[in-house]
Amino acid sequence: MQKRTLETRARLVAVATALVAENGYGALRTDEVVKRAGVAKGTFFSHFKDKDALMDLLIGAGIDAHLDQLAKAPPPETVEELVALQAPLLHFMTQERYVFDVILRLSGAAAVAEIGAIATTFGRYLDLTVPWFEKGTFRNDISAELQADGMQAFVTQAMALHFCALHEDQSMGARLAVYLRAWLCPGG
Amino acid sequence: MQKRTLETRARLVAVATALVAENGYGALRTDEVVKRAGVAKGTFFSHFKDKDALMDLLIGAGIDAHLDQLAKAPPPETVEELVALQAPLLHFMTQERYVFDVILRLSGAAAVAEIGAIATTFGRYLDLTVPWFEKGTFRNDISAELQADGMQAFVTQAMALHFCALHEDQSMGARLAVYLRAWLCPGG
DNA sequence: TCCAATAATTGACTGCGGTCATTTAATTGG
DNA sequence: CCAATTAAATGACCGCAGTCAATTATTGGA
Repeated sequence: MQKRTLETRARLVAVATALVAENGYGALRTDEVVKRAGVAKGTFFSHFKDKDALMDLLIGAGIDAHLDQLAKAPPPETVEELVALQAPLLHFMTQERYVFDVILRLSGAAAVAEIGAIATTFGRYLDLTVPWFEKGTFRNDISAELQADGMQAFVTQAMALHFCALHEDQSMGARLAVYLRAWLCPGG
Repeated sequence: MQKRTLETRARLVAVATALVAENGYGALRTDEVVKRAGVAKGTFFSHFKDKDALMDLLIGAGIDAHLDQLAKAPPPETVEELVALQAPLLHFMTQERYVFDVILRLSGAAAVAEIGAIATTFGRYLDLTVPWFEKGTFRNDISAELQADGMQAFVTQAMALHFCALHEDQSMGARLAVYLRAWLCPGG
């Protein structure tokens, strides 16, 4: 791989980042990226398989930054702390309908060979939250892995309902709290 | 509304249904629909807001047919029955990656005014499954609505992981069974 | 230093969803 | 039965992602 390659790629990413900062993710156009970066259309697609691959990189980086914060914090002891701790991450992932759609689309790796940034963050989310459940603060009848896995399902559900007009009465955090209480503190 | 309108619309839907039967949902092209239906491109879009609106109709009808089956069956008494009963529906929704993506995208109504067929089926799914939990066969510490809502979250999670290469070891049904046991039979 | 061989870049082109001013057909009232 | 009005249909056109044969730059060996 040539030095030139890295430079071009870095310029594309830098330009894309700037454009996203200006107009948001959904408004990004590959034409505008290549124009500002001073390269041809084809160059973009020799660096990224498709537009989704660039989005995967940008959004994945955003999620990762939020996971860094989660990693720093002490393990939450209550459902309320669990919800509060994850609020910034949920807000980031639902900032735009387009962003949430991309995340859903790319969160599962289609093939082992093509695990992207977002799919990686979903793995990291589990690695990071499993220890929260290993101390036995919540349930003891099921594994910490399953508790974390289920939390992920409810986080996704809460975010999905956030975009649903029929469920606008409740906030995302309040909805998640209800789910997690039922999931992590059954009978209590 | 004129009779002609209904005829044209019916022809578009019939052609689209036939094309889907031939090549699947993801391969459907609006150009081919209008060509076979013998109408102009613009006619398609005066009948459907966009391609998603047609897909909403076609896929929504498919889901509805499966819900009809669920409605006929007696309320399941065990997690195994719960999983077995829903297996055909899950299989339908995951028959193609494209179909699952469309369902996720359209399952939440963006506005109360634009509740489509798929969003309606998601409401119907809840209406239909809530009674399963009202007899107290499963949990009694949380409402039947919440039990049904949670089941929906886990069904979605199980389907999403179905497309994830990292989780191919387990079948969708097996995965769902694990989730539902933990969700509906805590401590048992 | 020069010459293949390889890697990177180019931009005209394609596919496909979606738009809109214009034309054509149906409907209604006199 | 014939305007006048409203509804439906038309197709050339646009935006934007993605392709690929041709071109240009880089590199490693003789």
